[in-house]
Parts: sequence; C-alpha cells; structure tokens
Amino acid sequence: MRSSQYLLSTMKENPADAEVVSHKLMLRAGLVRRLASGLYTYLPTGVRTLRKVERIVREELDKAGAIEVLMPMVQNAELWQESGRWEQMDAELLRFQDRHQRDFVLGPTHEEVITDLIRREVTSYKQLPLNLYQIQTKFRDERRPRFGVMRAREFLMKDAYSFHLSQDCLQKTYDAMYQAYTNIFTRLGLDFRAVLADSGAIGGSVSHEFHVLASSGEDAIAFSTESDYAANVEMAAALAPLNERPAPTHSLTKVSTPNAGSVDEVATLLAVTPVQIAKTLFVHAQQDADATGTAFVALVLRGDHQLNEIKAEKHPLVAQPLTFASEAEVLQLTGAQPGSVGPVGLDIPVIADHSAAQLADFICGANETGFHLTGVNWLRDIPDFDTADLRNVVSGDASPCGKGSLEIRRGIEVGHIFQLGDKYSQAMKAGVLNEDGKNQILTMGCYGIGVSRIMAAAIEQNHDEHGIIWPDAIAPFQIALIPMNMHKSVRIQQAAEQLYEQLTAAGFEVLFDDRKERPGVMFADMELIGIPHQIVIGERNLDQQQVEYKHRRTGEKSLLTLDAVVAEMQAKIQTI
RNA sequence: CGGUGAUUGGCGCAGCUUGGUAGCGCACUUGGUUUGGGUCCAAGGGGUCGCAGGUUCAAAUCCUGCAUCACCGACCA
Repeated sequence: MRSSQYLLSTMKENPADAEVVSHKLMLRAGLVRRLASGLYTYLPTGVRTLRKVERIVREELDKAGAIEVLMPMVQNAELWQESGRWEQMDAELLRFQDRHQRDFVLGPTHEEVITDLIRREVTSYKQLPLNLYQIQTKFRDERRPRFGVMRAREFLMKDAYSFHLSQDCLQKTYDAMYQAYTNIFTRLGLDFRAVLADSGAIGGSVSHEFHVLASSGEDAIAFSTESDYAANVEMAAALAPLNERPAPTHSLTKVSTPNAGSVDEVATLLAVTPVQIAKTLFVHAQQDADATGTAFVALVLRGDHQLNEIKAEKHPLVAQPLTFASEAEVLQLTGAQPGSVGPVGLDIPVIADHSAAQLADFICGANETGFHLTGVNWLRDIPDFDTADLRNVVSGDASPCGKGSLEIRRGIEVGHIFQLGDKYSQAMKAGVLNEDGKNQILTMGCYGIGVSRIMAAAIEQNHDEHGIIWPDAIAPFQIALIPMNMHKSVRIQQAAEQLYEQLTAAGFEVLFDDRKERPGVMFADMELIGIPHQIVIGERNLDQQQVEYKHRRTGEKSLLTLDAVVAEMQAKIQTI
C-alpha cells in the first residue's frame, strides 16, 4: 500500500475525551473514530488489524471442530420472552419496534437464536455434538461506555455455542475450546491468563475468563504464588482463618465519635487500625427465604475488607440482585445515621464475614448517631449471627488451592467460556431423540471472544512513548518502507519502488511511505501506527547498495544489502 | 440512574467575570525554503460560538429549558 493513496489520518495531539492509552493511540494512529457514545467507525488501518484477529480466531476454531454460521443482529422479542431474558435483562438490552409495532431487540448475544435454530434443525442424537460460531456485531446498551472500543456499546464479537447430550461430551468440547482459546491468544502475541470466573447473567456453572494482563485492566485477578491457581477476585474464595477467636478481655463501652463516620475517620479518632473495626452494611433480604418476614439483612466486614457483591448475593438470606438499604431505611432500622451503625442489638439476621467473625474486642457503630462501641465481642454482645465468605480476597491471603498466598493483578477480559447446562435448551425446549427413541433436552456450552476489545487490549500491553508496538501477528502492516527524499533522488525512488515490488511479491504487507514529507514526519507516523519492521532507504547507505532495517519493539538497527532484503525479512517475520 | 464538568473551524485551546459582532497553535491550500527525526518564511481558505427561547439598542458572553459528550459513583456504615 502506498501511503499517498491510503487514508492514514494520524493526529499529533490527543483528543480531550480519551482517557486510557489505547483509546488515545487508536484515535491518534487513525484506527477508529467516534460516531456517538460507545459507537465507533473503524478506519482502514483499524480494519486491517481487526481482520487479522478474526483470521486467527477462525483458523483456531475451525481446527477445534467449530463450524461458522451467521445470525441476524436484529432478533424478535418472542425468543427472548421464551427464554425469560426479556424480563430478566434491564436497559442493557436495546428494544425497539418495527413498522407493525412488533417488538425486537438488538442482539447482545445469541443463545436464543442459536437454540431456536438447533431445535428446528437437529432432531437426532446422531447429529451431535455440534459447535457453531459466528463473528458478528453485538449491541449492549452499556450503562457507561468508556475507554473507546474497550467498553463500547456496539462491538465485534466471536460467539460460539455447543450442543451435547451429556455433561461428559460438553466437557470434551469445553476442554477443546479452552485449548483453542489458549492457542488464539498465544498466536495473537498477548500476555494472558485463563482464570476461574463467575458465570454472571449468561447463566450456567463452570466458567473461565481469559484476561490480557495490563495495569489499566478493569478486572482484578487473584493468582497463587505457588500454583497455577488463578481466579477473578469475584470468585476467589477467602478462606476462613484457622485459629480460634480470642476470648473477650474488654467490656462493652460506648464512646462518643462525633463527625466520624467512615472506617478511616473512626480509626484515626480512636487511634486504632481499620482491622479492629467492624463495618456493617444493610441490604435487602430475600423475601420468601425467611419466615420472619424481615426486610433487611446486616452484613459485617472487617474495616480493611471490601464486600464482594457476587458472594453476598449468593447467600440464601440476601435478595437478588443485591440492593443496599437507603439512608432513610438505615435510619429507620437502627435509629442512627449510616456511619454509626453496628450489629449489636439488631433484630434482623446478622451475617459476618469469616474474618470479621474472628475479631475480639472490636469497634463498631453504636446504632446511635455520633457514637461507637468498643470492646465488642461476638456471642457475648451479639449472641445470634451467621458466618459466610462475603469479602474480596486481598493480596497476601492464603490461596484457596491450598498452596501459597494470593497476589492481585489487573486484567482485561477478552474471552469467556461457559458450561451453560440446560438453562436455554430447557426454557426453549430444545431436545433430540436419543438412542432409546426418547426426547432428551440438550446440554449447552457457550464461548465468547471480544474481537474489537482485543485490539485495545493489545495496545494497552504493547506501546511506548512513540505509539503502538503491534505484535507481528496483528500489525496492520508488517513492513514500513521509508524512503528519504525520494522526490529529489531518482536512485532512491528506483530502489524504493524495486523493494516495494519485491517485498509485495514475496507476500509481505508493506506500507510504502511515498508522501512528499520530511523524514521526521514519516518516522513519527510509522512509529505511531506501530508497524513492527521498518526499512529506511537513504543516499549514504545506497552508495554501498545498502538500506537500514529497524525493529520497532527493540529499536535494533542493522544494514542490509539490497538483494538480501527479502530473505532477511522472511527470516525476521514469522509468517502467521 | 445519580453527581460533577464541558460544548467556540478537522484537532487542542483562549475569549465569557466587566455584553459592542471571534482569536491562537496544530492541521489544510498556494509559493518559496529545508531534507536521516514532527524545518522555516509568506500569503490564503474554513466557524449560524451545541440547540431553542428570553433579557438588551446590541449576546460566544447574562437568564431559562433542552440536547450531546466526558469523568466520578451502586464501598456507605
């Protein structure tokens, strides 16, 4: 490609509304442009990278035995009503009507459509198992789109769905997809980890996420220092302390703590560490779970710990979704402002996190505005309570796998695989005749990859102060051909044209910068775009029939003789 | 959905307090200059100042409403 005939669209300055480095670089390098909140146009350079990611995904999925299909993005509401998600999903599901006032949705995912397809097309166990995938645009009306294409409303996704008659068969496909994903992210040249995950709104039981490790990641991942254990912090179990709770030594004392509401303020005022404070959170109770008809549940955590909402939501007494009591409700319940509340003397169920339940002689709110209690002890002062794992793990906690301690790192979720079971097949009555001639409901798996998000994640992980540093496998171009003053020198022009022809004929994707620009402009643009290999043609090297090679990532430079360029490039660039 | 802030040429911004009819840098066009790291000089083109209403002789500027965009927020006990 000649840059004079291409749409480069690079920018010197950062657009004001870009926050993270990948978003800034994608705008500056001319990969994307924003149309509206969470909606992006991909410019030619961006499309090139997107297509390369897609190609690798296709190849590995085909190898794993998956078959490509393409489903509509617009889906009729009946299917969603049948699966129950028409009611379950909130505003994230974009709904609209056609000219006949019939309800439709813009597909955020395709379980309903694929399950509908399979129940029509597949009637016998002999046709199973099946694993179908597509690469297609999805729409999720995100509460808050941000970070460019990282969390966009419209985005490109690979989604796959598998159908089985047994858990055993599903497990085999799941394992094959786990391996395919590992192959894909390895080939993409990304530093990634597979982690245990919660299955969230999609449903199902077993699930793994694939994360690209990057400090700007939105998710926290817990790793064991001693084993392969890795889990999303949402999932990582906080083990109960092994030692016994110390016996009470202090008596219950009420102290005045005016204007001290937060854990930190109370800790400072009373000259203690947050570890000695218990904080109490009130959430709505699961209405039908408790015969007492109580509307709220108190959750107690150690002051230095954070509530894990997903864990809390799974507790049988807690309402789903997790809903915090309002300030007014807290006041009515305890008679105190939030900030001065605690578990002593409450007539609602109290659930203490294992670590909070381990405390003795601790501090908590007195349920009287402006007062706290010190020397508080479980059983003696709070006779009735339950314990559970309610908190996020923190760095240094014992690993749930039993080996080593946990370390927390951040990641960007680029893939997620689920064992769905029969959630959708049951609801939509997707079954086949088994060997006994009986109808049997199918077992399903589903597998997603955020194709457009991979582009942003790759940049988060691979950039420097000059711009993007693409991994070879997904670079929009492999080689930047940069002639110095081609418009003044016939021999430079001839050498450049010849090299362009040779390299292109050898199958390389070359961006030939034939613009009438000064060298600095060309270098800056080629580095910003992140082309991994540069060839610079200048007068002084041409005297020796040589050109300069420069590697974008390492900065390594070397001189190549003209007739050796193609062979050298073949040696340096692993063909994908 | 709540809070905060922003909206002036393609991009980044000033002007608004104190109303008088829009300016800077980059980018773009033309000519010259320069040529292995975003040269320099000159001359140009491009803006209903987010939209609608109001106040006023006069509104980018003051007032009201709306829209869009961004950031923060479901960790508060």
